[in-house]
Amino acid sequence: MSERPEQRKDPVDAIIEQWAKVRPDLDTTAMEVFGRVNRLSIAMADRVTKAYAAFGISRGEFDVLATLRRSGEPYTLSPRQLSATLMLTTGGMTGRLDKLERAGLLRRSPDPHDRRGLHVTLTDKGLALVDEAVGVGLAAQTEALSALDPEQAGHLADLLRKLLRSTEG
Amino acid sequence: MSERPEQRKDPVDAIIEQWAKVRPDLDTTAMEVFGRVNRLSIAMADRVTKAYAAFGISRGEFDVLATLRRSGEPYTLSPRQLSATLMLTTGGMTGRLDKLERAGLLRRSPDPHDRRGLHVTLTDKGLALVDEAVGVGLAAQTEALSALDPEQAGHLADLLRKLLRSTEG
DNA sequence: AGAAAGTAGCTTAGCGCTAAGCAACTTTCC
DNA sequence: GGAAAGTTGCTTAGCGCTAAGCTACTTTCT
Repeated sequence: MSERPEQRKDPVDAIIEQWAKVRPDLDTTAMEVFGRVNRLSIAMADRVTKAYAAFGISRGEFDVLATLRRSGEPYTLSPRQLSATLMLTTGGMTGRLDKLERAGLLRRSPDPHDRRGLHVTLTDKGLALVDEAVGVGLAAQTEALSALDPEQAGHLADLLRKLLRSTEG
Repeated sequence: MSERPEQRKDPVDAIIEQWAKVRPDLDTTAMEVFGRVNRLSIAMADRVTKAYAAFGISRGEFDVLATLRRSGEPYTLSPRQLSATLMLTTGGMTGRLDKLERAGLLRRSPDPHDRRGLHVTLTDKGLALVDEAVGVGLAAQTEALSALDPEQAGHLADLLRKLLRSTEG
């Protein structure tokens, strides 16, 4: 058994103890991991949302701009590519694009080769905004991660990768 | 430096590499953790949702039943207590209670001491359902966690607890 | 080559959540 | 002791996402 120093309890521990009282037969080990993964995901979503709100955009809208930015010059993708990358239905994408286009952060133009198709391109304003926002969002996450020292953080990332690869694959 | 065996890449690694190409100045370390936390949370929500769907309830509805179950006899709480525990607005709770009451899984009754108040109580049918569903949901999570050996899982749980305590606190 | 079936692409209707609103009790201050 | 301010408790309106629907292109079969 590796050393596992006693830590103070967290809300997940409390839930697990309650289950132990009323259903001592249950094996709640998996909750130790996935209960915390869920709560962390929610808590961080909240923080990052606030970071982007300073730029007048939502988390989902940031994701659209970031995907275009990451794709490199000329910062152009189709709505199809965007919704596939963000694991979103095309309907959800339409709404986001509407709002971002109204804000002048991106531009829709017809695809010259496919009369059905569309091009979505970052405007200069959109490029400038996403380049600044990505730094602020990362800073919020980096600050939260500083609760762990670099070695622990690296170890955590590796364990999560292993779990994720088996879960998504 | 502790040993960190090379692992095959995952989608988060791909995103990080893309950022490195177009914005090499960014420190994306925190994404290694929180990107995966997010994706794991989504992937598992999906699986667990499917597990509960077999019982005709959603994840959120299960949470209501489970909270009542965990509270022990007589399986009664107020809507207020439920929404506080589940970090939900009372509005969201109203809808869930409506549906669960229609399905005969719980019952609303007036609080005898407070004419504003309400009691929410698990029915026999609700108790039986949640007792079965909790096992199935846990099994889905346990199966996913089996990608790690018990020592790794314990270590992961500890790291997550530490991170969560600093994030939520 | 022409037509019919299939596929890809995008905008419009239902659902679930948060935010405002309304009712009942409690407390505090004079 | 009474009234006003505050608190607690719950149902009704806006927002964002997924699921159905419609249009345009493509492919395949005769």
